[in-house]
Amino acid sequence: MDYLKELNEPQHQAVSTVEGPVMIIAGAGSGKTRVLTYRIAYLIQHGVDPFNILSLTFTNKAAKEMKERIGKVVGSSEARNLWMGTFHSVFARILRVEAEKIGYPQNFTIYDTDDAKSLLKTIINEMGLDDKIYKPNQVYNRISSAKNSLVNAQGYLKHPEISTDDQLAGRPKMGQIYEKYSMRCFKSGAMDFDDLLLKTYELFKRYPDVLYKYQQRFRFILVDEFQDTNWAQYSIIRQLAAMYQNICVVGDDAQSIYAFRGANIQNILNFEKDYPDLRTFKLEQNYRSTQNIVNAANSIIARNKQQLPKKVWTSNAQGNRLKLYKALTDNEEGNYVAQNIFEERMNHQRANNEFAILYRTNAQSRALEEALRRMNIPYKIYGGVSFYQRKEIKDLLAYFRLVINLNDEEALKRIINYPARGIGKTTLDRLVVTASENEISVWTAMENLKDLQVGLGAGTIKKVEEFMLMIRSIRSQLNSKNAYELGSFIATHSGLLRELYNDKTPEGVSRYENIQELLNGMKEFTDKAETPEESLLPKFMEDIALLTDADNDDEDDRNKVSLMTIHSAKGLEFPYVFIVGLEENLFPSQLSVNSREELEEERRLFYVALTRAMEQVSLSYAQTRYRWGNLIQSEPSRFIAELDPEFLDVKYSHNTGHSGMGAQMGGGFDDSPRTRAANYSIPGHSPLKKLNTAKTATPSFSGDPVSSFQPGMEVMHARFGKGKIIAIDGNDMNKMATIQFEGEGEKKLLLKFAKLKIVGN
DNA sequence: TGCCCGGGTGTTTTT
DNA sequence: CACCCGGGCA
Repeated sequence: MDYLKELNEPQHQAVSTVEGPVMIIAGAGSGKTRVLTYRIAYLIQHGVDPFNILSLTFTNKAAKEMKERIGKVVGSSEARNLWMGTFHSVFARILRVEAEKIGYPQNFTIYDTDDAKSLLKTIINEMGLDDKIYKPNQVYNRISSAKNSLVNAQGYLKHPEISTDDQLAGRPKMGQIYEKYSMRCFKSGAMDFDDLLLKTYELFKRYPDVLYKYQQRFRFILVDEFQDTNWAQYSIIRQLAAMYQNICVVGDDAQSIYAFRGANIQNILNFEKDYPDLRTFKLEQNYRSTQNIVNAANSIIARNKQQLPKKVWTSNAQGNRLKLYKALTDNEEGNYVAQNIFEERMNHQRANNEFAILYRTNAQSRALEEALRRMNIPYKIYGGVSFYQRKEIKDLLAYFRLVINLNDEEALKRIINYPARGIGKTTLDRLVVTASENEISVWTAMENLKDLQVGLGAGTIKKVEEFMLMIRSIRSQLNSKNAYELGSFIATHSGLLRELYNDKTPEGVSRYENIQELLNGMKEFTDKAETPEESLLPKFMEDIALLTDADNDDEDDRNKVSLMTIHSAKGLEFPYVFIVGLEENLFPSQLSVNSREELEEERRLFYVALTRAMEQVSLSYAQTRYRWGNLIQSEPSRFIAELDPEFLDVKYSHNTGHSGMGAQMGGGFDDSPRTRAANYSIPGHSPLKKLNTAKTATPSFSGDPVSSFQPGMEVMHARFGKGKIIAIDGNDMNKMATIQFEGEGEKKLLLKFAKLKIVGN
């Protein structure tokens, strides 16, 4: 019980108050993980069977780490029986056990976002709807948020407000699409991510005996990152906790950043109403960050209206001020960051993995990557296209999926003609339509080809049958071969491996290697299995269905700089944190600036970013940045102005030192009062202090921003040479300039493409 | 049926 | 800029 001594008073309370509903409001860096870990250990040491504890975390990785930590306190054999995982993975597990009650096969497929969108697209086309109006992306989001609010297709169709909304939005058929989509998933034996929640809720609602079973089982429930749960998740927790009321939720309303995914900050604010006996503990002492960081973060979050009162403080050292750097371009921002990491690493003996670069959108990673690569700094990007989303991996997995679940329509569509076996689009379309009309799966339709009069030629029918024969013959080995053996067999016998092997382009080679890597992973999986049953392919698929990149960690990634979105940085900490791209319309996002609520979410996101740092925060923004291929001008983020200047150290990029370039680069951008950040005058810090970094790398002939050109200016063009702008017409990004070139005559050029440099007025 | 080209389009954020 | 899709052609 020694560990209790390591806790401060509120932490101690939070750990040892184990009966009844408990809410722990855990400020950033306040030792939340430690409290959760010890609370579970405490439960076990007070005689609670680990078997009766359910702990829901945000990522599988968090679950795994916590399990290890608990194992160290109470012994790993005790810890083994704990149920820990994400909502999605825990409920998927329950659903597999109970699947037949709701008419699903035990081996149901989990459709990822791509599968779901592809199916929606098929349905929209089948219904003869315009996919410019019914964009699969938007339809998917609409259905997703319905499911997250526990509205199923029937409920959706009956709901008057929803139909009015859809009518007004010009998408009256939304409900019918939802209905068809649900039906198709059902016939395919497939659930999407949101179904894992919705169906669990419905299962418990419909079968009180099943609910009772799990209520008995999960007598103690803990929920981490409670601020990011949505209505469906919350409702399921409430169902499960209804009997014993031993529910402990841990969260921080200031760090709620998933409203876009249906997360409801109200869950936290309303928890008290649902559980009148609730005991609330607040963890307010921050052990992670310096005073400057904590106070700067506080000054930001104080601007939000919607929040629970709390005061996060620290007794750590004051630390350095936050650095703020104004870069000319996104590339230069990258150089600044890379250069800075390089220097800090040298001067203070720091390791690569002590640095993180955080951004708002994945697309921003490119400029940073290039800069890091130039300086030979090893880095790892989290998020983006995950390994399991790569085409070749999805292809092979589609074979696995189809073999396990013959009704899996999306898997079948993917591979029936890959590698090419003469079953083309027309044939496939006919099969899919026939299946849809008869409300059967595509595979079932293929099994009944002759009766259904699909109208295929004899040759085509033969090819379809050969394909079915191949799938069946693989399927017959499902229980005799382990995942690795069967996986290799499929890779070879499907022709997929050969197809990739024959492709000698660099991409082809890399695809081939990826397949090998997947197979290696499967080897590892089978080697690790304790029983033959555990080593089978379906088990492997269950394991990886809900994995994300964040859940893998390679040993060779151990000492690298981390690049990730702020969202994926949640729960992590780093000594040095760079927050880049602090520009209006990027962070905060353009889509959020018009509503107070969304803006507050962006602000919380900034708060999360700041509080990841232990020692040093470096903020930066660029005045011009490439976006959708265009060079655009940016204003500094309002969040910079919201930071109390006493915590800031400002640096400006300027290159008056580079003679000859002044006119087009340095001089072109003034520190005008228009830019909010420049409103600060910080005593003792010259805003023009020369940076020892980034030699403003190559401007890479990117040209000056479109908006800076005026008639009468002299400009330089890479091919036509020097010329004078006679006129500019058109607007925005489509501005066209008429230019009289010396020697080349008059030309009309689109400014966004011309890459002109201003050489004089 | 399959490949190549051109145009249109799109970005938050993720289980 | 990058990707996806559709249309045209071999």
